Amino acid sequence: MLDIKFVRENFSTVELALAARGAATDIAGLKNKDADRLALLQEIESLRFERNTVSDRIATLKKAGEDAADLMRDMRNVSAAIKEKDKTLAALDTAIQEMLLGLPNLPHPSVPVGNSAADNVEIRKVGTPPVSDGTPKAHWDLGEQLGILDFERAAKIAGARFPLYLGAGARLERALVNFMLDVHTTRHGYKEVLPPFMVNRTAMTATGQLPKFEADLFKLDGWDYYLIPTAEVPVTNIHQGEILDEAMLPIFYTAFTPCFRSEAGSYGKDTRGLIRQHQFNKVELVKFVAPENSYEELETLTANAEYILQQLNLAYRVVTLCAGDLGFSAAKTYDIEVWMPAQNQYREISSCSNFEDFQARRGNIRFRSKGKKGTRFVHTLNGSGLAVGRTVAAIMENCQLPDGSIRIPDALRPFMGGQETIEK
RNA sequence: GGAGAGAUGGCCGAGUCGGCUGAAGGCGCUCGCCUGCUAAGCGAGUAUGCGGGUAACACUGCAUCGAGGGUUCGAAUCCCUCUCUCUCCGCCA
Repeated sequence: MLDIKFVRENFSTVELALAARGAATDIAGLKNKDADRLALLQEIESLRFERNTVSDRIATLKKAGEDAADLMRDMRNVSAAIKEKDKTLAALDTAIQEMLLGLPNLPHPSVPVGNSAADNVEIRKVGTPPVSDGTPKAHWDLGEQLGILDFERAAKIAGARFPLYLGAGARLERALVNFMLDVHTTRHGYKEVLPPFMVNRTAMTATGQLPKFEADLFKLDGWDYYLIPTAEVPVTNIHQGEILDEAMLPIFYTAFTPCFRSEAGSYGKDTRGLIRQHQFNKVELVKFVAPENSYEELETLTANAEYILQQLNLAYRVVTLCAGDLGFSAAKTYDIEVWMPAQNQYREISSCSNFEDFQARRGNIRFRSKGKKGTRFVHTLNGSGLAVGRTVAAIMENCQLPDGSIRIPDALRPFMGGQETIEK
């Protein structure tokens, strides 16, 4: 959420920044409502002042045994007026709040201009894609042949876009989860957390999924529970409504969770394989930091995610999302894209973002510095470290051998009981 | 699922018959004093949000005692609804 005060004082800056994202917004309408609200608020406050003052006098008079009937009658009218105006104020408040909740974050100045993924800027390429003599097989074909993925039976159990891992496939997924969590906790200094997989509306609103993107979420019928689309939601909300001590910052969390996405509107895209599922596993990295450091922290968070790919020996590149491709809540995002041989292209496997104070304001996550008055909003960041299903897919395609078996990356073998290949 | 109890500031904990209670008292914390170590003692300060005001302070208005609504000139205190927590019973991985 944007700071209404900032919008008020930097109207044209905000308008331009939002336009850069291609967001259609009624900033002028917001500005008018805000002005109306402030005027009305001041009116109401002076009425309240009068009532408070006179009520005190009534108390004094009554104690002295004097008559206060006139004052009481006057105040009855004042109270009625306050009540009436309060209704208008509440309506304005709601309208303004709704408008603010619907506005996306402002892109950081370093974010490239552009309208779509085509305008994203590649900033580095790491590793070399494997050279194969034949045509590399897609992971879904490999998975089927090896008997470690079974999308047909998954569809029978649930429906399209659900995975069913079997045998070494299931173990590979689990090994990756353990590997990633171990690296992030022991090498990168994150604290492991295991949060709820369902969250309420307030939590979803804090991180920005709601109110705008309800259609992307699975909701439990009859409950105020949504299945999480990413661990970002429960983990960022750990400190919702809290005032942290600056000495506690930065806070790094890593969490493994399944993620649930409706993928509404993505019909026909990635219909085969593990790339786009209603349910997938992900190890997430989340940071709460002081505003001064958040962009440095974005770099290290991204590096932390990249490290996993380096250890697995998978070729990847990092791109900076352009303003038009930025997610709703993000001020700046790096996507890490892994090389997928069968598709002959890089595919997103991690998205690392700095939200600045956008989520913190929605979730009311603040911190206090010693010696300084007042509080400030923290900056929140998160990134996948990594999407596990997509990592399995990448390993299968990049580490396939001519006979259709898969060579398990060295770093993963300790987590697979020493197993070196997955064969039929 | 059934029965009961509770929700106050960073924490603990008072709030009587509604009226200087933004909130006693204690702890913690900060600053100062004192004390030749540590400890103790003394004094002052110590919530958040939104406005006004200031060069910046100062100062000042309104709101907030789980949330929302009601009664009243006036509500932490009375009434209603909801949420959450705890205890007991039942059930259960």
